[in-house]
Amino acid sequence: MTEEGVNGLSLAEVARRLGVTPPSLYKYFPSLLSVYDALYARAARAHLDVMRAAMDESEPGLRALEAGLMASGHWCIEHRARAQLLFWRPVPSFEPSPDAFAPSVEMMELNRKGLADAVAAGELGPDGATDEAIYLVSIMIAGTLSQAMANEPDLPWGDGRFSPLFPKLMALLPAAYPPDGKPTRRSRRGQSGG
Amino acid sequence: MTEEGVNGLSLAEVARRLGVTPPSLYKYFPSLLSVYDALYARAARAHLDVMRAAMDESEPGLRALEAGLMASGHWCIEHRARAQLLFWRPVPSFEPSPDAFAPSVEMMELNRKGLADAVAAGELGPDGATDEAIYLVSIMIAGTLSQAMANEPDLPWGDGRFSPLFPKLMALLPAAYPPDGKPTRRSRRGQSGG
DNA sequence: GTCTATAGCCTGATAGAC
DNA sequence: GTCTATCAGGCTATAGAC
Repeated sequence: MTEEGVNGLSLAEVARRLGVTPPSLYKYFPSLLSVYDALYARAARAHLDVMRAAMDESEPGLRALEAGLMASGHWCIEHRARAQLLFWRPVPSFEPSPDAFAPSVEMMELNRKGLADAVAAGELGPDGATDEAIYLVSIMIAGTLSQAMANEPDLPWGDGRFSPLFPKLMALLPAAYPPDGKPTRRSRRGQSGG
Repeated sequence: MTEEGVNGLSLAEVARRLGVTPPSLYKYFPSLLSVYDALYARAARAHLDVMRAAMDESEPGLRALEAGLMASGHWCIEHRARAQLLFWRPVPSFEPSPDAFAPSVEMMELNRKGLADAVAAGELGPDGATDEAIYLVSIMIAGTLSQAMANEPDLPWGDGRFSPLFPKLMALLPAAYPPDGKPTRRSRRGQSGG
C-alpha cells in the first residue's frame, strides 16, 4: 500500500512477499476485501491505543486533547498508508465492518471527553463541548495531516511546514469558544490586561 | 474516477464510454499517464479561474481570501475526483508536468496576495503576510475539504457538518495574527494574568 | 496447509489493414 | 482516424492433488 497506493494492494503481491502462492492466502482470508477489513481493524485499534495513552499521560482538558491529537498525527505520518485507509476513502468498494469500525467511534468519544474536560476546567466556554467544537478540532488535525501527507510525504511529524503549526491551531480554540462566554471574534482587549 | 477511485481510471473504460476501441485513444494520448496529466492541467486551470473570479468580486483582504477559498471548496466538492487528483496524491506513479502544475503555483500566489492585502488593510498584524500564515490558511481549507469529502461525500458545499465551519475558522485568523501587534492571546502574560 | 493448474476476467500498449 | 487482432502481463478466485 505504501509503494503503490492503498488501492494497489494485491493478494498476488502479498503472497509473493510472503514467499507463498496466492491460493494459500485463501486459507486465512476469504477475499481481498476481507484483508482490507483486517488491516483496517488492526490499524484503528493501534491508532486508538496510541491516542488514548497520550491523553492519559496529560492533565485532562486542552493539554490532554492536544497531546492525544499530536500522538494521532505522529502515528498517521509514521503509518501513512494505514492512516489513509482509516481516514480517507481510497478504496471505493471497501467499507469497514462494524467490528473494524468500533475503535473509530471510541476515538470520537476521546475527543468529546477532552473538550468536555476543557470546559469543566474553565479553559473553554460552554460551547466548547458541542458537536460543532468536535468537528472544528477534527478539521484542524485532518487539515494538518492531509497537507503534511500530500506535500511532505517523507518528513516525520514535527518537521516540515505543516505539522509544527498544529499547536498554533489548537491555541485558537479559546478564541473560538471564549471561557468568559463573550462572543467569538477577538473578544475585546481583555485577557492580557493584568 | 468518481466511481472507481482516481486510481481506477482505465483507457479501456474511457474508450468504452466514448464508443470507440482502446487503440483509437492512442491517436490522442501517448499513454495513460498523459491522460492523467491532461486531466490535471484542465482541472487546475478550471479551479484557478473559479477561485480568482470569486476573489475579484470581493474587496481585497480577508473578505476576498475567504470568498476565494469558499469558491475553491465549492469547486472541489462539486468535482471530487478531480480535486483529489489535484490535491492528494492518489496515483503514486503520476506526477504532473511543469505545464500542468503552473496554475497550482499561481493559486498559492492568490492566497499570498489575499493575506498581504489583509495586512495592508489592517485586518491582520504583519505576521499575517508570512509563509506560516499561508500554510495555516491552507490547513484550514484542506481540513474542511478532507473531512467533508471523507465523511459526507454526497453533500454539496455549504451543507453538512464541516463546510459551514470554514468561515468560523477564517474568523480566527485575527486572533492568530492580531492587527495591533499584540502577541497571540494567552501566549505572553499567560492565562493567570487577566 | 501448501502446492499446481486453470478459469475468467482485466489492463496498457502495438502492428497493421482499411 | 478508426478498426481487428494480438501480445504480454496483471489480477481474484476456485478445484483438487498431496
